[in-house]
Amino acid sequence: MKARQVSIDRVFHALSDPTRRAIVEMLSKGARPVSLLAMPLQITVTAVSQHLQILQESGLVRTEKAGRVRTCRLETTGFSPAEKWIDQQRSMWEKRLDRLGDLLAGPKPR
Amino acid sequence: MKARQVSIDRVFHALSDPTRRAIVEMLSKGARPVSLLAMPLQITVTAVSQHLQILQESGLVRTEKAGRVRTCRLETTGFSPAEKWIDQQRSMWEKRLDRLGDLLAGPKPR
DNA sequence: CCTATACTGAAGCAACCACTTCACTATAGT
DNA sequence: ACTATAGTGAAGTGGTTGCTTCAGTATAGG
Repeated sequence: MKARQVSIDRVFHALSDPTRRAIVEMLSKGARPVSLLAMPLQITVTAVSQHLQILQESGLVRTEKAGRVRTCRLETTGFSPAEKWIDQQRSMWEKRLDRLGDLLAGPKPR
Repeated sequence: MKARQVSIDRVFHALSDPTRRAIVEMLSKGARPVSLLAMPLQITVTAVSQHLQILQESGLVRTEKAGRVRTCRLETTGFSPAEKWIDQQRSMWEKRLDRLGDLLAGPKPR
């Protein structure tokens, strides 16, 4: 039942490559076969296939082979590890800034 | 006035390394000098210094040298390029799923 | 059956990455 | 002035990345 938990490392690394982000951008508009994804990118289909493996391992993309065509679609939940980590950091620094604000507003009500 | 615009590549790449994320996690609790950041990490101070350069170039960290101590602090706005990109993708796929929902709910009111 | 299409596996390669050690500069404390 | 502390620059290294080409498998359509 549980979709194998992927590391934050993998997600951020997957998103750090412009070609892979371009693939994600295409897939956010809808599912596409590998060859259609490769077309606008100036690289071989093999390279795209390799990028897709990384995107799958990172949990951002799910694929499914029907006949000889592999259809790729976005796994929208795959972004949450990255988003959650960032949100966690923000809540940290906001807490801190709040305390700083308190100090500036009324330094110790005694 | 404008803080030099950094690429999404750099931000995601900076965050893809666990050591750099550990540094960010420490800094989200408050500003720290380099040597204090290095202490809990099992690497040399030189390596930490190199990570800090990358974090600075990515716009996630700002540093300031006073005397011989370089104080590092989080540049909280540095996360927004990454967050904005993800949000943009989400708005794309949500739009698409909305349309799909419409189709399922009432397939063409004619 | 035959050829075209869609894709994957393996091997090779230049570029990059995270890290080290060693040498160095600059400031602080005595 | 002397020594300790804080950090950076340069060079080297093993491992990884993004890409290629070539060869191969599997399905589709004539």
